[in-house]
Order: sequence, then structure tokens, then C-alpha cells
Amino acid sequence: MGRMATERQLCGLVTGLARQIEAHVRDRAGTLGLTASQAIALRELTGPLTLRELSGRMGCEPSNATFVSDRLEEQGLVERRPHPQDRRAKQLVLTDKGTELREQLLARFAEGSPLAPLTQQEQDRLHALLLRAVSS
Amino acid sequence: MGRMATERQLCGLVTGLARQIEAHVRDRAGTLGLTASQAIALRELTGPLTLRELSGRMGCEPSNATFVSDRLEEQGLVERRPHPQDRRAKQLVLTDKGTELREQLLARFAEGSPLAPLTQQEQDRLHALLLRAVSS
DNA sequence: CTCGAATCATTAGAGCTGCAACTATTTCAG
DNA sequence: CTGAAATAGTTGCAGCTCTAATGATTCGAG
Repeated sequence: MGRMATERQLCGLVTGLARQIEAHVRDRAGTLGLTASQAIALRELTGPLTLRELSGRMGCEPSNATFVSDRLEEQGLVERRPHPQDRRAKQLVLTDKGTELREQLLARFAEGSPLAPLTQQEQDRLHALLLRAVSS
Repeated sequence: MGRMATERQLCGLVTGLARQIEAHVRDRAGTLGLTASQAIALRELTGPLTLRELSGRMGCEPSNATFVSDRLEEQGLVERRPHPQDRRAKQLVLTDKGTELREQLLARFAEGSPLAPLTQQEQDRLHALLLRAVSS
């Protein structure tokens, strides 16, 4: 076994794992009739959020948040409301239907995550390493 | 600070880092007039590959490899040749132009990877953890 | 106060991706 | 040998993501 990990291999592993996570989300979301990014948006809506805030939480561009919000709004899961303080911005709010679906979603996500096989200690160590890599 | 890392946070970190890597590849590839996936395909072409083999190395579906190969062929960087043993398959081969561009590409990729800030020891530990997560 | 710069959301456009269906070929059980 | 099943590549489709440009609003230096 080569003990020195190259950055090349590391990048491959990271993107590979990201792909697995994405596939897991897609699968779970699919059981509720949602796409992966719709599900992630719904998950992040812990309360009223501006579209920019949502894009920040989703880790994507604001234009993408607009796109996803359109789909969620079409399905009657969220509503766009004028922002109380800033007339440029809009607030995204869950409807009753959206709130209910979100709860089901959170339950589904808990089942069989790709990272579940790792022990708590391993997860903590991975967390620390990733945090260092991301923030630098 | 909560010391227990949740799977939720971990998933976010992994996909966030994957995004950074993707952005880095996109940036470097852009300086040579390539898109990110074209660059990754080119990088993986260490020798003649079947489209299926390429898709395996790229970590994507075969249909995607077809798509990317079309673009590379349009630019005269690769050629599709009949497979010597299997008439179903095709072999993807770099042209002279493709070989030359690939070398420039490898040099560009080496500059400023998102994982460079990690020490060798950290990279090794990350490698081990990711390997465990991916393979299970 | 005022006007230029920054910020919010949106739109248009190009490109990537996975899934499902299809054809051609190979493999293998009987 | 023969026909069913598996495999290679492709295509169509829906959906995601980025970048760049735009209009509306807010902020801030002077």
C-alpha cells in the first residue's frame, strides 16, 4: 500500500464521496416526489429566509436559489413574501403543506446515510480535517 | 463548541469541498479553453480507453462520457477508433494536439489545489478516512 | 442631500448530469 | 449450435449549475 496520498487521489475521493451523498439525497428525495436540490432547499428552510441566505446555505449561486424556489412555489410548498425591511429582497416562507413535507423529508434523510458506517470518533476526525481544508 | 460532528454537517463539508475542487478545475481548465469535465476526461486519458473505462475513471454515467467525448472529438483532441477485440466498443485515443494540450493541462492542475494547505500527514489521514467512507 | 457603488433578485444561455430506452454485439447456459 | 441475458455505446429528456447581464433598491462618500 502506498502510504503517501497524492492530492490527485484525494480530490477523487472527495468528489466520489460527494457523488454518493448526492445520490443518497436524490434517492430519499425521490420517494417524496422531490428532486435533490428541492429537498436540500426545503431542509435548509428552518425559518423565513431571503433567497440570498438560502443560496448561502445551499452552497450555490443565488440564480440557482431562484430556480429551485420557483419549483417549490409551483408545488405550493413555499411562498415569496416582500421582505419587511428591504424592498429589494424577498422572504421565502414554508406553507403548511411545505412544513409537513419537510418533516417527512427530515425523517427520510436520517435513513442510511453514506457516512453512517463511520464511528463517531472517525466522523469527528473527518470533520476537523475537512473544516481545515475548506476554510483555508 | 459542540465536539460531536453530525452527519448533516459532515455531508455539507464534503459537498462544499467537492464544490471548491470543481471550481478549481473549472478555473484551471478555463485558461486552456476547456470545460471542467473535458479537462478531467483529458486528464484520465493516460492511454487508449474504452468509453466505459473513461466513464469509470471520471465517476460518471457512460452517457456522459459519450457527451464529453463528442466535444473533445469536435476540437480534434481525441479520436474514436474501433476496438481491436470487441466490435461493440470503441477506443478513445489522444491526437497529437490532444497529447500536447494534456501536458499543459497537467501542469496547470498542479498549481494551487484546494487541498494543498493540508500537511502531508493530514492528507494521509484524510485519505484513510475517505477511503473507509467510500468503500463501505 | 445626491449620485455613484454595492446589493438583491431575476433572466438568458451554455454546459453538465443521471436515468431510461434503444441498437448492435458478445457471452453463456442448455 | 441457439436463443436468452448481459454488455458497449448512443440518444432523448428533464433537471441542475455556473456565468454574465439587467432592473430595482439601498448604502455611503462627499
